[in-house]
Amino acid sequence: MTQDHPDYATLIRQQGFRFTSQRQLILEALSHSDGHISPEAVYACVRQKAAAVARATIYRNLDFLCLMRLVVMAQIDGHRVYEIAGETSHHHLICRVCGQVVDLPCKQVEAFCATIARQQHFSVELEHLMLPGLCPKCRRAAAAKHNNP
Amino acid sequence: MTQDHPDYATLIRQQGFRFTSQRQLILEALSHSDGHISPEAVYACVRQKAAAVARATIYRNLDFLCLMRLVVMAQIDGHRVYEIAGETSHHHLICRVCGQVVDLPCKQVEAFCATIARQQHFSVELEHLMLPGLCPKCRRAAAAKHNNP
DNA sequence: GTAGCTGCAAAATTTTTGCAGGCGA
DNA sequence: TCGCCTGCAAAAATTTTGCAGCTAC
Repeated sequence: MTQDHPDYATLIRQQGFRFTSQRQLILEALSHSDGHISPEAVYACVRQKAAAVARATIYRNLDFLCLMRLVVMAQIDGHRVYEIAGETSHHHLICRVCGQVVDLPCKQVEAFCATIARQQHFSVELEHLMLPGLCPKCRRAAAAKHNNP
Repeated sequence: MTQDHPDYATLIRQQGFRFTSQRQLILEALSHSDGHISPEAVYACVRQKAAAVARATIYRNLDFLCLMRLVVMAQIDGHRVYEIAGETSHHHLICRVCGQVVDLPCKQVEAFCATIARQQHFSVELEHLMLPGLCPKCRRAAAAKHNNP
């Protein structure tokens, strides 16, 4: 692939906003991290390339990019994490032991939401669901420990 | 009903911990609030009856009560909320417009988790899921507005 | 009596805001 | 040039921690 992401500059400018170097660096940080990244980690990453960028700029632009729908936010254990939008799946399972993140196909979540729409007449709006639990590996480990304490 | 909650004092003492007046007040605050209540709101509520209680005590005991499984925590919009455990449903839908909270039956969530266990071999551990969206009323309002802008 | 618990205060963490100046289009 | 955007610094909001003393059992 010659281009693994949309033309962010154009997308932002079309909305009447500016494509600044800070926004570019933040988008790069998000693109290069695989998965979920905290505001602080984005800050650290951006600072490696531009030491003068302020923390406030990171926060303001993560909000901005969410509004632009270029980025999505989720919560892990009460902390915000961000991710480039439009990738494979917006939903994930996260192992509470090893921290591994597994994709949860949209289809499955949509089916669940459809059930809720039918039964509760409530239209769930999920852009980034994260469900905690045990991955297969840690689940086996926990079971083994339980059998041989 | 003569008693609308378990005997918390005994439950706590059986585990080898102490049932202090502060813990009682916190449990009362949680019992009397219908639904989800923030640490700050618990603090305000407790202070009405005992002005000397420290904020740190609230936080420490909300953690403690969660460990005891007498209380469950959830996140609304990045903020912690607490609720007495063992009530009807641990899962809720929350309208992002009017804030209304609707029960989401455990059965439905369990079915969803069962699907995930089957397909991803990942055991989801959810004690308090909160899904944002639109309640039927706000959904209709939004639709009407869309048709007559 | 003793260990768990509390109040107080200070620190830590995370995020927001005001303002003067800079820079993209 | 215009006004969106940024850096800086300070404030705000929320939660955690250290420690001396208190109290439930």
